[in-house]
Amino acid sequence: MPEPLSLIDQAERQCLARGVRFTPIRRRVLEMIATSHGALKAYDLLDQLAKEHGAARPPTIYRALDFLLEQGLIHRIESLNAYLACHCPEHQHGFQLLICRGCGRVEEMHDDDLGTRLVASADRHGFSIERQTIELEGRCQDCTSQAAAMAENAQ
Amino acid sequence: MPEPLSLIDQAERQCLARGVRFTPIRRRVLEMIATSHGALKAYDLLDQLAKEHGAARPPTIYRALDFLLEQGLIHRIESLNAYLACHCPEHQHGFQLLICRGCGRVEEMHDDDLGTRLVASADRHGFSIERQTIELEGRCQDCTSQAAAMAENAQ
DNA sequence: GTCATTATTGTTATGTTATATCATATTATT
DNA sequence: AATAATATGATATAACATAACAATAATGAC
Repeated sequence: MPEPLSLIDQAERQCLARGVRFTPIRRRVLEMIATSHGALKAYDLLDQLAKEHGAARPPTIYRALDFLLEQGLIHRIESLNAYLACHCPEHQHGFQLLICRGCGRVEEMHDDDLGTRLVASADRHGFSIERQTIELEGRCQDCTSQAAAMAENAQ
Repeated sequence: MPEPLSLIDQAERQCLARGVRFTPIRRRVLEMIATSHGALKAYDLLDQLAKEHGAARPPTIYRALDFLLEQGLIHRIESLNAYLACHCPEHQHGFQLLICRGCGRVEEMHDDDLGTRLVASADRHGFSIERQTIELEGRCQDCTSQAAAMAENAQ
């Protein structure tokens, strides 16, 4: 699994370039989120971190999360109260999250045209968009095929 | 303000048609949400309801909210932990919420084509959407013009 | 290098949002 | 009226998040 490592390296370089500090706590929290398959909740992160770092308390985690969110290194999933690593933090525009109800995995989608249309559509209502939250719950390919196979066997 | 009344009547008819009970608590909670300008939070509703109905506790409100959500009479705003009346509960497809950072008002938008595109886009990722949460934060027309006027005066 | 400044982390407490569980009451069905 | 199903009352607690102030560590000015 080499990707999480490069994600951390990328985060480090980005923080250096911006003159912000990628401290051990911030790094460790990002690592935890990046190596998780699905999204992680704040208190799950806290439990994990507390094993390595006894002083960890809720503010410890929420400060790290706030930092990572500000730097665009993670996203918050509003409908789950959970956090997800961003695999393309240089990408500045909107994104869409695909949340699987079967396996709990969350994928980041980038349909740029969609964002553009959304802006145009809102504009017709006299509304100017500053932030988009688009969360799509459903079934990923694996979970859809699995459900289909189970239905077949049940016959 | 005749609209909230008709909204309640509509809700009542809909519940009757579906054989579900539009009880006094459920009705009152929907009224509160419908007559509010912006979105309301669960504990604000609880405070209001408790003034009229001393027995109201958190489960009282959350049960009413769950019922109203199931019936499609209200929407939950994930990014605000708040609730909003739906002015077209018969409308079954997806919707988009326009959340103004200036005045706090929330408007429901229906760009059906957008929902269709989203489904197609997700499909290309092998993902089938069952629920869309689309929340757009920004400025409504009034708040945009107001900000522009203030900038003008400041010169 | 020292000092002052700023940013980060530690610590305690508390605020906010939401649910579990079991008892009671109301409504619908027979 | 008895029964079953639904809704509400009541208590407790779980889950999510922040306020406030103290202590420590990193940075920049000198």
